[in-house]
Amino acid sequence: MKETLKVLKALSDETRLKIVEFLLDGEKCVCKIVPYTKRTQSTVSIQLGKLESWGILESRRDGKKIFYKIKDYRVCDVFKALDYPKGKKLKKSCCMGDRK
Amino acid sequence: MKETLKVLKALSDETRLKIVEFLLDGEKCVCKIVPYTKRTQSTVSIQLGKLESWGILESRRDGKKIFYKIKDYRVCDVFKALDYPKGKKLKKSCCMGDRK
DNA sequence: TTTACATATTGACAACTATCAATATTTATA
DNA sequence: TATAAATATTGATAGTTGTCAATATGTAAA
Repeated sequence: MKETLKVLKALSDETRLKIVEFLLDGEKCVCKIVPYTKRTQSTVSIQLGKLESWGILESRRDGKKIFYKIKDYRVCDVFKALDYPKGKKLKKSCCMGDRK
Repeated sequence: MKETLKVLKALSDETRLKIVEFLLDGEKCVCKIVPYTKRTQSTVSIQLGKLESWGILESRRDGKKIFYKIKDYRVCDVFKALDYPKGKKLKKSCCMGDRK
């Protein structure tokens, strides 16, 4: 699949959009992501898996918990382009700082 | 459907992405869009209809021909955010000029 | 008004996708 | 080692979506 299309597809589902938006201000534990999205644990896990396999997110384990964060910063650019979420300031770490 | 999601869904299909990209440098006739996308006329017509109903494109008739152009300039911002198409300069008319 | 052209609509269909409950796996703790 | 906690995987299913051929609609020209 084309690179551009991959990023757009990643954000074109409500659950995934919510997940990525939730991660705009930094790394989060799955146990926090699940209640935020209001989907079942399995559903969220599946979507997290997709986002990671597409290179949008990356994860790390810390004890029993797993943390996800944004890996492909183009999603931040897309959020900014769409001025979403409105008024929410995106952390430097997401949009500028960590970039290679 | 949420506004942000609408724009992202509009661009998350290969045919629609191609159409919008083709229109980045201005209005085009359906008869030009169809061969560019390499899909059947009916398929392109359906996707054009969706894009228009979602407010992404708008159309005008000129004799037997119908011309489509970008209406929601946020799609241009998304393209720019993704640096796509690479190296292609977006026309002022799309990205700046016509904006209200 | 008949014909040809341009585009839209319809109906059918296959492919894909998101979702959930149930179960499996992995890790830490008692 | 047995148990509990956190997350991933599986299997089933319902709903959505993109596609096409065929047909309809609208428009201009002969």
